[in-house]
Amino acid sequence: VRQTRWLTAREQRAWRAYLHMQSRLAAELNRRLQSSSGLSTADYDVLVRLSEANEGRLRSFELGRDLQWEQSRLSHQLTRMQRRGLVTRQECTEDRRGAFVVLTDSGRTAIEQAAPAHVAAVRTLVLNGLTADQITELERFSTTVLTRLDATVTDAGCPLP
Amino acid sequence: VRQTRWLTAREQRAWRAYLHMQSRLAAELNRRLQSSSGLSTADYDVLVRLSEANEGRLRSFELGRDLQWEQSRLSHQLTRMQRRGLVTRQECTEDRRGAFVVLTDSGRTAIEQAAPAHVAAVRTLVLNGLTADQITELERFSTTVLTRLDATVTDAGCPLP
DNA sequence: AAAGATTGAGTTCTCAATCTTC
DNA sequence: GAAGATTGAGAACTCAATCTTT
Repeated sequence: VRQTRWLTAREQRAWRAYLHMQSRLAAELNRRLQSSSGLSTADYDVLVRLSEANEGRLRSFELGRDLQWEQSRLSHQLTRMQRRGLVTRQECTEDRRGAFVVLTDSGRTAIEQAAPAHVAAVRTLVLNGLTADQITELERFSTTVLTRLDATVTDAGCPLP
Repeated sequence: VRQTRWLTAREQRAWRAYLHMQSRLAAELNRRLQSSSGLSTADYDVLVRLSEANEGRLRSFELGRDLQWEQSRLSHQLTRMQRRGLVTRQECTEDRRGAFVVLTDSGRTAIEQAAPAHVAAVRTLVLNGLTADQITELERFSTTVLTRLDATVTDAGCPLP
């Protein structure tokens, strides 16, 4: 057990600013989406993937992989969305363990109506405040962290530099 | 109503990478904290503020302001933490509407035991992957977005550039 | 009436257990 | 046994309503 290396003042400022920003941004985007369209961020994310998929349908596990959600979270979410008529489930004949999730007409309408305001919010709150370089930097930063997540999650025994 | 300006390919890549990273990072940090110390991120955040406060106590509204949480979220959280013995509530004699939240010995022990592993995780997953410049950039980016959140939340009628 | 705080109901997320088909 | 998926219980968050003190 070695001595903890605490965060420096600069590291701490950056990390706390990030945490703070992240929670407020997520809450605000969710709040706006909810009040302008009745959808949550989770609903929106599911609908986006489905609307981009061929014939508006996807296997459950594909959706889960794309969103990187836990199986049970996805299953509960889909049950609720199905109850509201946004998606339906379809049996998969090739692999009878599995199921398709299908966008309904009502689901497609919902995402089409919600998207413009949501994109505008993302621009207003984030993108319009950044230079092109900063947008590139945001992608790089995110990718770096994702790589580290993959590395440490799949192989917990190999400490990264 | 004007035409929606959709995200460009670069903007979309950056934004989706951010969303993806953000949700996975938060989930992973929470998972590690939970399994190594039995604390959630929310517990940890509350305990950090209290442990930094004078005499380990803070008025509820101060804690809420610092964390930028909704009142009811804080109240429910404190009720649960009190039930587990991490904090207690104390009446405030100067302003009898209010209450103090006080760190218990057990709460202080919990945060002291949890902190080293949590800091290590933040380093491993994030900070160690960034250059000093990128850390500065992360702070700047976060501050920019926070400013925009404040601007649009308090004054919804004034569109930012 | 406003500020500080709590409560209850409804929704969502996580964890572990389960079920079916491969 | 593993993969795909669901279920139920418990914890956490949000919204609106409420209560007390200023």
